[in-house]
Amino acid sequence: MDQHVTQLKPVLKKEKTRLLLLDKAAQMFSQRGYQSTSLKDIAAEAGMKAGSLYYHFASKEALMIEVLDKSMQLISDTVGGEIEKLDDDFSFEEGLHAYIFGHLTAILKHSDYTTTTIRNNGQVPEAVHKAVRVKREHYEQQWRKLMRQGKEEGAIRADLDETLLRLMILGASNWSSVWFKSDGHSIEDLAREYTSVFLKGCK
Amino acid sequence: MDQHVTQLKPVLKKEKTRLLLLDKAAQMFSQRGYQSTSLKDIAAEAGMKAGSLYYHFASKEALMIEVLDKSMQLISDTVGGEIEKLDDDFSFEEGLHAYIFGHLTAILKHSDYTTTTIRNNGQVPEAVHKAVRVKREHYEQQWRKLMRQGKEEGAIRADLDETLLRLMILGASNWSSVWFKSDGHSIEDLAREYTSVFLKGCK
DNA sequence: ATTAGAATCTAATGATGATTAGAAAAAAAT
DNA sequence: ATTTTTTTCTAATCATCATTAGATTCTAAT
Repeated sequence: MDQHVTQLKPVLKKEKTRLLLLDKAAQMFSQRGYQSTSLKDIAAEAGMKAGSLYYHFASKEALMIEVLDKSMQLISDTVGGEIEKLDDDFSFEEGLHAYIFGHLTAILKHSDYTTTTIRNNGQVPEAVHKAVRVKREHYEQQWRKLMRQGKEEGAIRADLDETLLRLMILGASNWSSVWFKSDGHSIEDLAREYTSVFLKGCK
Repeated sequence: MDQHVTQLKPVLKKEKTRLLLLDKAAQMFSQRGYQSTSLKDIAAEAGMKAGSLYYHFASKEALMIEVLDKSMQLISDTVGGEIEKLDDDFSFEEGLHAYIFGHLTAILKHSDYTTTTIRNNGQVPEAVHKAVRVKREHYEQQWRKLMRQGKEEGAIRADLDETLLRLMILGASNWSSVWFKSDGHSIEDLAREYTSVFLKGCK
């Protein structure tokens, strides 16, 4: 009823541990996978005991769902942010670069979260999949739109399957989370090279 | 000492169950991941009890090692087979198509094995990784050679990082195991499109 | 200081799972 | 038919783990 002023600080504190737990969970899920990660491990990383997790999350499954959900949100937001920087009437070339740069940025900057998404595709309870599907499909839809634009502009040749092209680009991008080391290429470099290869090939 | 004639049949029978177990293990590892798959599950699929597995394999880890080893062998052999079909002095273009076609064929035809490799990157005991590294590195070396050829022929432009290109191609190819349905594109189609995009871009 | 609520801990429960030793059954050899 | 060898099963061990209930500590407001 009257939780206006009173709850300001406590809520903040609670939210902080939630976030910490979420981060640690993402980190461990991405490194070892869903099943190999125990709640004890996650709790320990956050400086607490396994049982205490249940004050913040209803179950291991619920924890995973939040990690995956946040992961999709991060990717979606990052790409969205790049698109907004463009003119309203951006070309396919510009759009493609923005999408690739945004996707790579999200994948590589928040790799704990995003790698969790990529790695744990099959090893997660059905309920988890279901819970994340909407966001995933929405993001896919954005990419489809970009491909349609490319086709209409003639930037993608007519006989090239745009679904295939999209999956190639996403595959190449996602794979970067497997090998990327922050001491090598910059994300900007990566995005530029990827975009140019997909636009013009390796020649 | 004298096991010439006598062991012919028994060895064959034993080998058969070993292979069956290996297949079932690959299937389940690829679908649910290493940790989520119990020996009980694998044994049940092969019509036996968990304990009996130990007559054929020393441990769950050993089983996984064999699956991953076979997976790398399959990919390596399939690509090797495609290369042998070419003239000795094949061009980069021809080589690239053969590599991509071979890789995709292996990935998609033996997806139980190969998906296991791709999916379980992080979630497997260190010992397993170590055991498979040699074969993996050897295969990578083949790809590196092809890229070098491309550079020398001038088929890959000088300012394009050949490591990056290789990783893009492998990423795009590996990702196909996530979405490929045998009722859509043929593997031949896929390989042709992939090759053409990497050579000439989407335009 | 006292107290209500928030946050964490302890200790138990019930499952599941890899692994093993020895019994049993199946197949092959004598 | 009997013995050997191969293969599978049974039953137990030991470990780990998600989850829970109740006790405990911590925090912040009175």
